[in-house]
Amino acid sequence: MNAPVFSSRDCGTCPIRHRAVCARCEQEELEYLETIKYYRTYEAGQPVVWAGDQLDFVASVVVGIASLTQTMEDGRTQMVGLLLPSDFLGRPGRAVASFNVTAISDLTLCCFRRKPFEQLLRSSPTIGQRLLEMTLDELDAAREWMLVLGRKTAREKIASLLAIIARRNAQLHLGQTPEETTFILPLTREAMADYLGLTLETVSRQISALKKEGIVELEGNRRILIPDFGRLLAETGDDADGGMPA
Amino acid sequence: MNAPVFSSRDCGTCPIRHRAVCARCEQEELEYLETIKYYRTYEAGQPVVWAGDQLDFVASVVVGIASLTQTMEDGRTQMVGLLLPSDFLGRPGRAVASFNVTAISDLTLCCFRRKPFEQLLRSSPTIGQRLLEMTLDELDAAREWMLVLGRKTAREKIASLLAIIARRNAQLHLGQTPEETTFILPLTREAMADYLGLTLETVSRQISALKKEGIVELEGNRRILIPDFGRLLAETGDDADGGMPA
DNA sequence: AACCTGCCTTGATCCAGATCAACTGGAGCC
DNA sequence: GGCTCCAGTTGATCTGGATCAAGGCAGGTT
Repeated sequence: MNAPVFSSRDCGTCPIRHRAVCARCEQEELEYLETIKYYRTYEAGQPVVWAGDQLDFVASVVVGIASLTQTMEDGRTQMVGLLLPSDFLGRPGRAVASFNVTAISDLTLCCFRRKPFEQLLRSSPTIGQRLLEMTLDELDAAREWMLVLGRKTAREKIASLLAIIARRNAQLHLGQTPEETTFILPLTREAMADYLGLTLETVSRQISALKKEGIVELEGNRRILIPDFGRLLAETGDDADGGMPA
Repeated sequence: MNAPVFSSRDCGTCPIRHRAVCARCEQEELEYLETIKYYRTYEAGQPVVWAGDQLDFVASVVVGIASLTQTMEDGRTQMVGLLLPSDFLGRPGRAVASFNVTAISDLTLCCFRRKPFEQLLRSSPTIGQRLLEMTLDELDAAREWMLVLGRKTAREKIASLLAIIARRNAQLHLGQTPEETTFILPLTREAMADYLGLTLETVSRQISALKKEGIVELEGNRRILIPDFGRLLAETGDDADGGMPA
């Protein structure tokens, strides 16, 4: 179930369409979705929307990475979510953004105008269900992250972040063995610090330490190679199998 | 909208029923819900379910308080959610619990057997929509809590927790002025520490400090009086209005 | 070339909160 | 009364990560 029943050539990995349903109804919904859909692109660093501002669409990430952040008046900021391709952005039923959304890399969104999307949601249970499932996944992920923020040491935090990114990456480019993985860190040291509740200096020091111990290797300071994924996992503090989707 | 359309006398504050919909369909759904619903009670301290175990029902809290927690092998634990009356427990679409659920006070749940509940969800968009909305609220709350865990000082954490509990309490027992509030702390110092990512000693010290400064008053060590809610809010680090539902 | 500017690293010092430890005070119980 | 639990408080000390400060290095501009 939930396999893409039709080709989704021009909507990238848009999850809204990945569902199994009566072919006729689906065709109708699909055609309707087509009429309310459009694309937006953002350059790296550009804000998508600020907390408290009107957000007149919901969207799914097609390419690129975006961050959800909160900031206190004195400038302390916490990243509360990382949106990778296929992740959903926005909140049906609320027209105002709860968090700052920023394009971390160049970003393409597949957007749906809010009103008609909500209309469709009201008439079709399948889309709502898919959305519910995705939201529940995100909630679980947020809660797992609360353990990272509240109870893990700096080293465990870094290891956890690397493990998550490596895993999400492996899902996209299948075929990498879980043993040896390589990827490009999509985040600056500062962004990592904001995600982990640390300072950028601590992030830098901990990465250096992991490098010195051979748990990670890096060329430049963005390209990461993990020679033995198990050894990295051992540093996260999680028990052997531990889930933790980003 | 979302007002209870019919009396919900014997289901407490069960949110599943609070929705507006065609009266006839609603009646049918309601009758169906009746047939799959039952109650469970737990004593304070009793586990409801452990992470990884089978959970064959979804439920909503009728009376009492429950906690969602995660634990690392070495015993570090983080509370990732607090379930108060009307909150929803369980995950349609997944039969295995992601977190430990424990009754903090004596607890009554209104349960629905999983299979038929999921069946209903598939046929009726309204229940699914209500559930989606609740899940999105929980997700927002979890993300707001990430800021507390990642970036706030011990004092700000305590103040934030007290503010949340006071607010949730005021929602239930309407009529208390926001200025002066009084309530009974439902959590031990240790539970508060687990929620806030602190040690119980630090929690105790910070509460003592707030008491010494007259920001809170306490009789015994559970009953709390907040003489000036604004002064408490000023200690949370949030900007004046700041949301933050529990 | 020389000079930014943005991102990162490394060192020295400091301090908020953890840790270890002793003690208080109320509730239940013989 | 004396006892044993808890749950909470308070004190003394330690330490992981924050803070402050000084470079390093790659890419872009003039």
